[in-house]
Amino acid sequence: MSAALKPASEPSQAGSRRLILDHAARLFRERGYAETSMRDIAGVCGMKTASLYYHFASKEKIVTEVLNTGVATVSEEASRRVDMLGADAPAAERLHAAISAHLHALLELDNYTGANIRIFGHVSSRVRAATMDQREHYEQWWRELLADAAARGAIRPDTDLSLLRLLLLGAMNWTVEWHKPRPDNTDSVEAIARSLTTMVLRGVFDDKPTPPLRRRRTKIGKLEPWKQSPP
Amino acid sequence: MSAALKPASEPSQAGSRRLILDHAARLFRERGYAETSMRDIAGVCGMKTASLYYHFASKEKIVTEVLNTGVATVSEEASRRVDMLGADAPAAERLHAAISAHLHALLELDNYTGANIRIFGHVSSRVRAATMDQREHYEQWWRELLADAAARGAIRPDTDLSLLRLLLLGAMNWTVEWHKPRPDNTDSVEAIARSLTTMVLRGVFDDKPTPPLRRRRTKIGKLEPWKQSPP
DNA sequence: CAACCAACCTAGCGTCCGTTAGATGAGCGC
DNA sequence: GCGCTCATCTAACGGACGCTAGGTTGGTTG
Repeated sequence: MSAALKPASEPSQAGSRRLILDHAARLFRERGYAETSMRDIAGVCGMKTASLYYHFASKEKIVTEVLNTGVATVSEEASRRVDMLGADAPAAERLHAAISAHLHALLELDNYTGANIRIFGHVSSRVRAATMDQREHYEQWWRELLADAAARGAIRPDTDLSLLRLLLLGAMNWTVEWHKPRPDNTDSVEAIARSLTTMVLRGVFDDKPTPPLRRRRTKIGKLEPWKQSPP
Repeated sequence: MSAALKPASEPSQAGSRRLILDHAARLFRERGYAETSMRDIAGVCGMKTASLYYHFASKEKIVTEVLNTGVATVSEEASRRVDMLGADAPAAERLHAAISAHLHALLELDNYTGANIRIFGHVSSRVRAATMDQREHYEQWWRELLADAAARGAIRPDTDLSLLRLLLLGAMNWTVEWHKPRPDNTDSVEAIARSLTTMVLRGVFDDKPTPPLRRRRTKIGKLEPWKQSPP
């Protein structure tokens, strides 16, 4: 459950319809929705613009399917990974599986989830409504995951679970803005998942700071795998 | 340092130039860059499209100034708030001030910072380059804030500071996607800041879970001030 | 081998975009 | 009253956009 299973960039298999969706998802994720024209999509698919309309009635139909596939992907991956642990696994492990799966789908599995996260706020309200149900379903899954962890006493009782969910998903979703896959195949995403899980569960505060004299050293991240550009 | 200082929605003062920027920032934040036309901006400013070109040479000039103002706002607000504490304030308090200031600028102060966060990834690389310096400067400020906290021993030495910075800023920046200001004037943003600071510093994990019989209750968020829509 | 159909093409329509040229008028120093 | 500048206007240009009508293929089938 670590390295990318698919190249995460090139189309997956036969069928023009699938080819179009794969390329559209990639372009939407890389450039945005309005910044990707039907001519662009047709271009990278090796066909003329009009041919797209044999497979899809409109640009909105394409983006709707891309968005829905995106939620479906991350949703299935997450529940698959968590269910794999069995229902009586420690809450901390279940949370880590969920975080790892979400990041894996977002950054490695394919371009659909990343496209969803990046362009959802930039499509028409019509399209947004058409994919809201799936999104709401996935969010509900997270609500229950955290509620379950809290019910088991694994989360401090003064924690606002709604806020925890929103901030945690925010930290994860924002990775699409700065994460660049490494040239080599080293797995950076699982490292992010581990770090985030630890930070969320245990925090970063040091209660017993600075033993006298020989001051402790903060680990220096040698050659960060994630290339940051924005704040 | 809590409630919104300005209405955060309507133009601030005289001057057509400023009027245009204020409205443009609002529209960019609400709808996105490509989804906001020069005709739209002119419309809400009560003028004709061509009049915008008396004040700005192009749409890109407008968005560049909006983006730069956005970083300047959050950057000044953050360092102001942290400097106010004095250099020898506890690292935890400095971190809270930084988080609170960032969220305040993003969600309450005006529309410039929010516009920056929402559309930065959707403008041309030319525009992005023109505001990169400021962004890099602000990010450097955060690097130093965290490095300083680590040097004082307030952050556990096995913490990857780069990752902490990216995930923390991610959790904050993503709030623009779900936070809706409350109808009443109650301050929800400072509550978010407090929660996030606590979560990051102490984590949410409960080491001493579930005392036998009388199980503890997880605080139920009554009428959440933040209205969530996306995952 | 003729009919058919899926999959693609050429060509272009109407619309909206950012942008520009040039006119208009209000306010002001002289 | 004259000339000048500022701020805005009317009108329109060229190009990119989403989309469509209708033609051309090449493979399958009766």
